Amino acid sequence: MEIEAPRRRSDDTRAAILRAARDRFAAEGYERATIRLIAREADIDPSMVMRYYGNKAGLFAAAAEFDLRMPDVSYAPREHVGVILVRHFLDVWEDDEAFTALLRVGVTNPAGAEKMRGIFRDQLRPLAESLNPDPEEADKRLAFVASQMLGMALSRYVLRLPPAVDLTRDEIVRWLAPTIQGYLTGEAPPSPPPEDAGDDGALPARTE
Amino acid sequence: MEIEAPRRRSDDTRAAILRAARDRFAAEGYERATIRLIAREADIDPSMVMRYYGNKAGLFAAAAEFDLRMPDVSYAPREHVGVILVRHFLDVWEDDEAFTALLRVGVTNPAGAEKMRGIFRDQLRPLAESLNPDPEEADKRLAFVASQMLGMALSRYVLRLPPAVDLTRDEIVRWLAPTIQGYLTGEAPPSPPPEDAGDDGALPARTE
DNA sequence: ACTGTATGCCCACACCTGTTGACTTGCCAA
DNA sequence: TTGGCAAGTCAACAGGTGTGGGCATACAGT
Repeated sequence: MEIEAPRRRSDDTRAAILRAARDRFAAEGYERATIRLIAREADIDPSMVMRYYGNKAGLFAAAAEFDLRMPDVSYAPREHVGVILVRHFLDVWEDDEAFTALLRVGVTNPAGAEKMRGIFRDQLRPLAESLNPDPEEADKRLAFVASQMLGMALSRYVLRLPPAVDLTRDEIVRWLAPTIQGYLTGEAPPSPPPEDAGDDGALPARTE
Repeated sequence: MEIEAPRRRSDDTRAAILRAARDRFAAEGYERATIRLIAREADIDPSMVMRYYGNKAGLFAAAAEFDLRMPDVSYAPREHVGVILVRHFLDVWEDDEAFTALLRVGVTNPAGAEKMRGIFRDQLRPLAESLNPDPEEADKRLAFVASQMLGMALSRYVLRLPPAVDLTRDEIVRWLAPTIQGYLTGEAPPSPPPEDAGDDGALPARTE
């Protein structure tokens, strides 16, 4: 299924640009990763970026092309999907900084956020639907899964909260897998007690 | 404990700047929220921002001053802390866009990330330590709590993943409270099966 | 009423941004 | 050897950025 690409003489340059772009987008976010900076890191002229990728948005689109390679969990024991998925996501994050880049950019840039929603829609949703017949409920459950996994990625790889950085891979799997498993296949939790019981009702206020 | 502040004639301007700054930082992130834009929204001259807040970093520091007003859970039934905390965080997020601003900025700006770590350290950690005698374990458990709450904030208020946006407040409490409760007070989960069992071991790769 | 000071606005500086066009170089086919 | 074309370089553009200095104004204390 490989497309016979006409090997161009500029392929090295293109690849260098893409590598530098991923690196800078991941480290700096969209706005601060300037074309000049990326070009300098790739050791080429800034105008080359324009020639090969049109404009900055095009460069980002190319750099953030990203496949989660979600495993097919429909053949795995249903009670193992939590462990499988958490491990898989850890692999993805640590193997490829494109995801960190995407996360960073998605937070500040509308195009990045849209790309993120696209990944959710096209790569994550099918998996959830393979586990749950009702598509609406699958979506809901998947939202919680995404929140937990994205939150760990955010804490650990972007914000670098010290205790999240210090966690070992095994600790993360141990604690997160049951959560993910519950979100995907557990029964819906019961309604909590009504709002006014227990909580002190205090609204947060600014320090001044 | 109120400091007797000498009421200045410029207080209205200062407040307007701060309000606009929070608004823009929350909506655009650090780099795209330019001083000129903020000033225009506050309907004042950009140089006023400099006069009252020194520079852009100072403005952000003032705009992101933020008190989570964590409730004192040591008097609440131990098994209710999950519900209490999830509700409290929902209140905080929806009451005050400063947190969204902080989250957005923390992702791209080093100073923002540092501020976020400071909040974790100074406002969250004491709560965790009041629930767990071992400070190291408290930190670890808190890391998971933070990852789940931050991830929900990210999905819902920043990335706006559709299914996360559509969740009702009650649904969020129902699903997240048991997770948080488990992270804080549950027993440590057992070790998962070793790495090579079950997982297909496939590494993600880029589409090309 | 007078004056000092806080407040606010205008304008400019120096720098950096994405982007473009014209130019030079070097490879490959005829 | 010649011609054509891709690859790469250089300089410049128009616009936007954070920031600072200078000047008018309006209020407060005498």
